[in-house]
Amino acid sequence: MRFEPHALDATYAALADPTRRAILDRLKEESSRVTDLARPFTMSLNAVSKHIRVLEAAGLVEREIRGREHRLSLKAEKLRAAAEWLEPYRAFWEERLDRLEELLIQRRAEQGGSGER
Amino acid sequence: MRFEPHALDATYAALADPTRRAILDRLKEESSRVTDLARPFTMSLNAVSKHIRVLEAAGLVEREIRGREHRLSLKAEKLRAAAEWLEPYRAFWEERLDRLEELLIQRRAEQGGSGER
DNA sequence: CTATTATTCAACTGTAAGGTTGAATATTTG
DNA sequence: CAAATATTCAACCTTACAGTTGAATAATAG
Repeated sequence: MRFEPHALDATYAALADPTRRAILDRLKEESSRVTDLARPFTMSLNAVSKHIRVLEAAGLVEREIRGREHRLSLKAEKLRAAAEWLEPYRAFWEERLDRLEELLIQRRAEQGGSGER
Repeated sequence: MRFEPHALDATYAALADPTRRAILDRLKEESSRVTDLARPFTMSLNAVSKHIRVLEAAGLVEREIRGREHRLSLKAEKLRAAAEWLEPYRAFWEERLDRLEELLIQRRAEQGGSGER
């Protein structure tokens, strides 16, 4: 029995690289050509082209070829799935914040009601 | 100038593996020992131990050593950061859903008239 | 003390990831 | 058509990753 690789694998793996996150950040503002996406980076155009292919394979971007230019645009569904996977953990980190708040209230009480900062 | 690797790199990389996600899912329910975490998997205990170390290095779990047992528990702050990074994209995928709804409404309307296109 | 249990360490393997350079393929421009 | 532009393909390198097996360490139980 072999497992089909879960889509989340590819999504999170794609997000694990800062270059690719930066590309997504940019595509969130406007769809762009490969060259324009590559411009901010010090690495070669080829390297960026590879990053884009990773994003494409993960289904996070869409490519529209117009003559010699490839216009990339964001495709956010997979990001939604990634965010939804994290959702059940929210209670967990919010619980922590609640405890932190409790602690702060307790400290304020301990200060004995004189000045605050 | 060298860049410090962003914490999100480690977080998303850790989440990119189904075994590690399953471990987190379990730790979300209850903190557990290494052996118990390993039980559901077909891979060796050693392999699971390595996965746990990856999660630990990413700051997603915490280890408390009690005698020979290591008790692992979830540490969700980094997950919050991961979820927050995704947040600005929410508008994007919700916009898509809105468009989909528009399309559905439009189709329903068309069903009354004759064929288009 | 010895045996068992819980866990890691170390060494090795295969494969994929991120980067490079150089050439190839299309398309647009002069 | 020739030159410039946009992009990928191919080969290569280095490093990291997921997994294995076998031994080491440490704590508990009999």
